[in-house]
Amino acid sequence: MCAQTEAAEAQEAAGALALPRVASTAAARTPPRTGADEDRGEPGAPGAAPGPRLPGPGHEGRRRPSRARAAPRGARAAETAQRLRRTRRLKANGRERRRMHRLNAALDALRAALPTLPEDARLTKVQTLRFAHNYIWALAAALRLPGPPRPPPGPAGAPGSAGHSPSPASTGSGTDSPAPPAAASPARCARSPASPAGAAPDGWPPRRPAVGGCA
DNA sequence: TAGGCCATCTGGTCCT
DNA sequence: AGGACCAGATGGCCTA
Repeated sequence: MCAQTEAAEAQEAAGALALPRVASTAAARTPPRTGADEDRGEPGAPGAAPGPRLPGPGHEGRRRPSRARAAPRGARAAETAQRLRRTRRLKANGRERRRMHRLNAALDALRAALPTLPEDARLTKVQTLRFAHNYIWALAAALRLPGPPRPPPGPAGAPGSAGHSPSPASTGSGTDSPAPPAAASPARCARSPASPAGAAPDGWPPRRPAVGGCA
């Protein structure tokens, strides 16, 4: 309503930087929007723009410069500034997109580390975060638990434990699932990942899951 | 059809 | 100045 009107209206003509739509998990089902970065209007060379021609420094002879049509320098400057803003915006859009993709990749890695009962169940973003929170809490509680049946904190025993490094550097290529954890005892909690042990209606903070029964 | 989820765009702010 | 981060807005897809 607000920002888009202005930006969309005036600036759409000057699109550039055709950013390749990155194939993300869900990007497939999101068709290319006819949004701002989709219009390829500007051919790059400002001078070659097929748009409205500015009255050049023509061969008008001695004709009196028509005051009405003469493109004021200010207009040109404004146009240039607008184009600059536009390209900056597009670049920022690309960065933002990449940033969100990285975020989603990290979220996917987190999903892979969480046990879910229907093996292929896909948690939503917020579910993933909440469940991870509960899962970590449950694992920590299990470690504190006295008694023999404590699961060994082996390399693959607990998610995130030495088995694989979080390695934030592994963003681009996305060496996906870093060896999902063997279902440790708290994995039972995965029964209802979607309903993390009593999350508040608002969802945060979730109540502490009961250690043994995890809800 | 309403509601949930998601990707993307956008402008603002902070940091380097 | 430019990049990262953030939050709001918007629109598409999917499911009950």
